[in-house]
Order: sequence, then C-alpha cells, then structure tokens
Amino acid sequence: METGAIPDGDLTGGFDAYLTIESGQTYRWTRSDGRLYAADPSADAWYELAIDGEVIRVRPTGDGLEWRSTTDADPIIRRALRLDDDLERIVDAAPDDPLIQAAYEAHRGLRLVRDPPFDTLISFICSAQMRVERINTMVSTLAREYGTAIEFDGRTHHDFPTPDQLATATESDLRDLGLGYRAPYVVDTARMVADGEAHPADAAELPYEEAREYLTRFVGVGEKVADCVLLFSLGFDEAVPLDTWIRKAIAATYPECDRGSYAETSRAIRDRFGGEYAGYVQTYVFHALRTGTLSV
DNA sequence: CGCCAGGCCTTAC
DNA sequence: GTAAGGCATGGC
Repeated sequence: METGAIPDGDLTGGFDAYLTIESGQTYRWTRSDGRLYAADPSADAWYELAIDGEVIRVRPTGDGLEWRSTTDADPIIRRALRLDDDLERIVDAAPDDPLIQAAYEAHRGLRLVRDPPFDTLISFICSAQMRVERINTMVSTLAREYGTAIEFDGRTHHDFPTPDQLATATESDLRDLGLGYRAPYVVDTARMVADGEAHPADAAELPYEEAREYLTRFVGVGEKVADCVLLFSLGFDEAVPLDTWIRKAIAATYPECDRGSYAETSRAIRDRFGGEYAGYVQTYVFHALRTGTLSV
C-alpha cells in the first residue's frame, strides 16, 4: 500500500470533496460509509475510486487530503478532481450576476471533475430522465456486473467496464439490471467503441461545437449528453449542458437566452455565463437548483 | 393516482 | 430544420 497527502496550500481556491464528488458530475466514486448523497456526510468517510487497474482511497483532513492506494495516486487524484485548477481565479472571473454569485458563494470548493471518456459517455447515456442517485446505482451496477474486480485493503472494488467488457452485454441483460429504455443505447454505443468505429476521446481534438456534434453519433447521445461528456471528461470548460434545471433557470432568469434551438440557446447562455468557464458556472448553478439551496 | 428525473429516438411535416 | 409522441423505472 502506498500513502500520501495533498496539503491545503496546493488547493488554490479550496476543495470540497463532498460537493465535487456528490454533485452529479461523476458516478465513478463510492463512499466507505455507503451513504453517497446523504445530506449529512460523515466526516471520516473515504471516497474510493477504481480506475485503470488501481484503487484509490481519499479523504479530507484538517489540512488538505490524505490518500491510500495500490499505486502512487497523487497525479491520478489531481487529474480526476482537477486539484491543480486555480479555483480562486475561476471564481473571481465569474460574471457579476446575482444567481451566479449566490451559487458560487453557497458551494465554495466545488470543482469540475475529469473522468475517463468512455465511462462518462456511458454514465450520461444512462442519465436520461433519471435522478442522480439512480444514475449512480446504474453505473455501480454496470461496474459490478461487467468491470474488473480489484482487491485492496481487504475489500473488493470494481473498475468501470472497458468497451470490450460492456459490449458482451445484451439489451435484455441491461434491461434486467434496470436500465430501462437506455439498455439498447448502452449496448450499441459500447459496441461502436469496441469495434473501433469511433471513440469519445477523439472529440477532444475538435473545436467545441464540432466536438459536440461528433459525440452525437453514439446511440443515446444527443446534444445535452454530449455537452456533459465534453465538460466532465474532455476539458471543454465552456460547455453548458442544457438539462431540465438549467432550462428552468433560463426560463425564469435569462429568458432572452432562449433562442429555440439547443445550439443557439447554448451559445446565448454560454455567453451569459462568462464564456471560457461557463461550464464551471453551470455546474454551480445546477447543483444549487437541484439541491434546493437556491431557487428561481 | 399523477408528476418528475442531468433526454433521445423515430416519424411526420 | 422543427414538433409531437413514445419510452423504463422508482420516489414522492
């Protein structure tokens, strides 16, 4: 076992593990107390991630983070939780707007995540018309049933399935696991990636709007899910997924941004949210509205 | 019971 | 290109 720590001084602008991991961006982490999304997280619980054949356990301390892992987890944690982002600068750059400022103020330390592209693609295909708690259940089920088991510290963890592993599933299998009408989407998309027809990581090379179009070739991926993959996996910080909560905010607070089509409305709200880091703003506003911290 | 959840697909115009 | 209807499932 390797262990280490990331001092508070490295986390410019702060870091809140609960807000970052339990705000509906990532479905790859579990919590050692089994109470993910509980309103009162126990302070001494570990967040746990199985990725690329390794297991990482992380928890906040009074001075930053401590971790235990099968490997040197420092670079993996920094990348996955974007700990090297200058969050202070990002917050300072946010537009002077009441809703945006209130959302940032309410959730200090919330960072964007960076998950593997295939994992994110499948996770957000599952997200259609589904609450975040149940998305997490679906993704955990896929990992348990199709992902590689890894033993660490006396417990079994499951990596997210590779395209090849997930492509062995049938629509019927996934319906039996509770995925509903998303089952054929997941199977077809996994096969597309496994067969080498396309890979979500390839979108990273394209300009933002072309990248979004590229991702819609996968079955079950429309513009909204594509935006989530771009934002939570591929580093397109300007992406603003237009989900039900952001659409409520547009209708109530930014009606002039409703331009009818997804593409045009997306451009308008992206500009209103400050452009370069509009996706950061979106994630704060989404979380504030979804949890009822703020309302519009 | 009805409504909703980080929507997408097919079909029709 | 846009609009309408169908689609699984579980919580409230």
